[in-house]
Amino acid sequence: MAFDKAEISKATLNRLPAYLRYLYELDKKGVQTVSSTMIAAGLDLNPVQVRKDIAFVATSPGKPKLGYVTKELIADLENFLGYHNTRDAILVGAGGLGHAILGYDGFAKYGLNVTCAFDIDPAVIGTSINGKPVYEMSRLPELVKRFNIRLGIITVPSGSAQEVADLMVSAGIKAIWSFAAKHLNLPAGIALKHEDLAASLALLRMQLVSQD
Amino acid sequence: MAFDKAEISKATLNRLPAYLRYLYELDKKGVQTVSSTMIAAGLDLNPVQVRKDIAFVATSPGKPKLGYVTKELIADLENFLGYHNTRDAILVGAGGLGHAILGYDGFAKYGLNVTCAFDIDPAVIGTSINGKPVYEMSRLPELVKRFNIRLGIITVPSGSAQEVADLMVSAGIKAIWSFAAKHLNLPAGIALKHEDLAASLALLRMQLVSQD
DNA sequence: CTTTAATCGATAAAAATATAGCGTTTTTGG
DNA sequence: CCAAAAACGCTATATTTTTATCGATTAAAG
Repeated sequence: MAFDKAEISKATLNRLPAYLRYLYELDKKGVQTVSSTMIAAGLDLNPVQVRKDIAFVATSPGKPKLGYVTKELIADLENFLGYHNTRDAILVGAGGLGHAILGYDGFAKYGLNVTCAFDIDPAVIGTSINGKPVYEMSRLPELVKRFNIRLGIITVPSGSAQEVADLMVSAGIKAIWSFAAKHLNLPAGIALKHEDLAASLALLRMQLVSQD
Repeated sequence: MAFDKAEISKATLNRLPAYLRYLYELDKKGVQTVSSTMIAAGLDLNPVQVRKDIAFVATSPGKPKLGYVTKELIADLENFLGYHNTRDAILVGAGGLGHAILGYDGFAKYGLNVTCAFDIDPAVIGTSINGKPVYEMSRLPELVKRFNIRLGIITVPSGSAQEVADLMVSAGIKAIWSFAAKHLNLPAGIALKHEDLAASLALLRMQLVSQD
């Protein structure tokens, strides 16, 4: 049993966190109600688009001339995005990026709790990063099962990414967030989000070049 | 004077780096020619889409029954994405993530050279991270101008992101790659790529939840 | 040398996404 | 109390992006 009154669009889902962040700002300033027009102006978007997006998550309708009640809309968004029911996750690859993620406590706000990490480097195995223990790879299946963890973060070099992903899946992980520059081949039913920094860079450079 | 025979799509541009990575793998294995069908199968995409994307960048057409010459296609892609003409960049915010980026030499492959970093923390100012000096913020305008740098990376907390962006723009930066969880308000003509990890997470969680 | 199977390239259809127009509701201000 | 302005929500239209179709081409096999 789920929500979907009609199926939410991927593009919409990508914008919701931005709305939420903007609403936090307004709320902090004491703004009581907020209109789609205001949000659109603040985030350089089309007001109609904002309204349509909000229609998916809002429990009470907006009022003409006023807009939505800021705190209510915040609650609806947080609710919809699941920021309240925390999910545990594990991370594999305690290198530079992995280290940074483990050290960042901000994900807790988004309902993500990285419980521990795994690596093959003896130098880091057994240590703790920001209070999160680093185990050796072989213990991954055991711990994932014991704590019923469904989300895995991959921050290993691209050469080992597929191998790590396979291990995660066989251990019972259902969603993978990968920062490795490598396409992962996963069985159906496993959710994947690939953070492709090379692609981001390409996009930026393209815009830059076209200015010359 | 530019390329655009018809204007390249953003979605296409996002896929090109993935093609390139896949081609590297094939080339390493000694595969001489590669078909769009093969690429599509390897990356879980539609063959027609791959062919259309390739049509934008390939200098010589593919041959029926064979496909494209692997090395040629690699060269075309690298060329198109500008991996050869390196661009210098600066980074602001030498915290966890900033540290990770400075420590990662892989961006050189993509034609990105992070020359130095800036921060407000006296503890890191004056130090070097992976051979890249960390200066105090006040020196940013001077150095950006002196070395004619056009790309800036933001890895500061969201509270200071706008301020940093403004400083960058006034110094002459033309493209910003931001990892801060904050919408940036920039003048027209400044390219921006926002890495929204919260949005990524939201997408993943959504898929995860819908499995329950 | 002919047949065969596979691919390309171009065009057309479909799906997803964004924008626009119109009527309705509600506050604001005379 | 009433008119004007602002903003919502709905429906419809444009735009972008993806997928499908079809004939032409060509390397490889017999």
